[in-house]
Amino acid sequence: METKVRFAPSPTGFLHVGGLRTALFNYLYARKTGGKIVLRIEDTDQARKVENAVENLLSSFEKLDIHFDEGPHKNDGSVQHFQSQRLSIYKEHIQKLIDSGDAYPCFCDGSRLETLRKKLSDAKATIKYDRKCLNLSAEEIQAKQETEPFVIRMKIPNEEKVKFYDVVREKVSINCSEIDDQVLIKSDGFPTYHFANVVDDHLMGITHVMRGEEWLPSTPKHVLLYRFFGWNLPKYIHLPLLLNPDRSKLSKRQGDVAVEDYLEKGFLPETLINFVALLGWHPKDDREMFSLKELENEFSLKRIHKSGAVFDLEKLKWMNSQYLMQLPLETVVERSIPFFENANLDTSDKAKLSLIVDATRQRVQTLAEMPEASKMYFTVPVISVDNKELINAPQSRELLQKLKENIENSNIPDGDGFKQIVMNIGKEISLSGKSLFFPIRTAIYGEPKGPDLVLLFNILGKKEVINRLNQ
RNA sequence: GGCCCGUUCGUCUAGUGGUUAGGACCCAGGGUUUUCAUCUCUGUAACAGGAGUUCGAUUCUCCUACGGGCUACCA
Repeated sequence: METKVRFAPSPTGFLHVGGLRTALFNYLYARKTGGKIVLRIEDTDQARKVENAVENLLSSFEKLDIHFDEGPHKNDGSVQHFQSQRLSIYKEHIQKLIDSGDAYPCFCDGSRLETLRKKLSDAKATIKYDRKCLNLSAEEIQAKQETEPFVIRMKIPNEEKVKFYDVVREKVSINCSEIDDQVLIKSDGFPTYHFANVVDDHLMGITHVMRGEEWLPSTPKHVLLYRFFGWNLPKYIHLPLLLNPDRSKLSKRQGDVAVEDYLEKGFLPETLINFVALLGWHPKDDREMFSLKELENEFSLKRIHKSGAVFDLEKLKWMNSQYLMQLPLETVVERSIPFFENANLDTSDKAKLSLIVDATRQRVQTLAEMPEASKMYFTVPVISVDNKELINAPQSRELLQKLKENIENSNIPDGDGFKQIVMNIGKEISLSGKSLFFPIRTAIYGEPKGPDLVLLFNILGKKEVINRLNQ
């Protein structure tokens, strides 16, 4: 049977890196097995809806080059991928459960439930609904339904242990006595996650449910729903959580969580994919650098871990610096342009820009650091007091003066020629090493330490080098 | 509180009933380089604890501790 997986976010903002990891694993598994991946929007909470969330989500995936086979972006009209558009389907299905006695209406209001929870909590008991509305007569239900708001709850069997198999965690079981009569349909008529999720996964033919570990405790409810309907269970794969440095669930409080944030900070899409793939999964060997295509080949469910993984910014930076150096220069140039423009640096001279990016990419860890690290190629650098002392030393003044005259009077083709002149002058006035190179680099680059003189000359050109030697 | 899940260097992780427990990031030191960066080499650093099974457990079982998740008409 063809595998079919899904990524089912609720549209409450931007794509979260945890969401990216879940989406990526689903995507990789679909590609690996030649199956399909569906994007489904779980917008059943009217209160949490965020404008443009779906557009933002799709745009992030576009940038990361992750594509869904089915979803709201390519809808032929046969299936609706927004849960808010599937209300009639849920209505039809909840009726089946009511008819079979596996679900029942409940009229208890929020304050009663709150009091109940408080009472149970004080008694140190499992917090769950007391089934006050379970045994209402047909007449009572009829009458109440006309005047009072109500929800539909699922009726959890009394004495039973629900067992299921998780690909990562193997056997998991829980006693029904611990499970609450979950609300399936809210009083506004919308389904809860648990109900819509199960109905849709079945109707859409989902074979593998891969999601975050936070869903593990509610999986027995889902298993029970499948049984009530007489449907086959999908395979469950609960992914380990992504964690903050303090090992709590990755959250906004402790740093950036949105994929967009990382992109804006100058991390490359390739880095994000590669990095996140290695959180909770590991290949057979020690290899760490993987393109998306390579991951598609390499991925396997068997190598997913059980325990949570801390999102380590240091390693992310390292990996980004690797991609900065490994990716084709044109790609890095193209991706860096917005960052230069943002810093008001002129990007019109593409040949020069290319040289600059090439010289800078191995000195920075993110695209965002690039303008700062290369602004001296655009404008005459500001030289610090200490460095001024260095170039104003008599020895340095003589050196720089000679150098200027030499360049002005010769036809230097490129940086190699420039360096040759530097070496010759060095010989002439008996300067070498730091005392030769530091003043020159400081004069034209602003700092004694930095890129090779050949590179500097090639980027700046003869005219600008003379200009800077003058100052 | 209850339930569920987890636990190998600080972090990401490999691994096995017998290994000097391997790699990567970070950190430290060396080399390369005119310098910085890159690159490269070396080093520091881990099987949570206790029982049991076994000739032998980091590896299997149980218990404890610790950590996390869930405990909504949120997902």
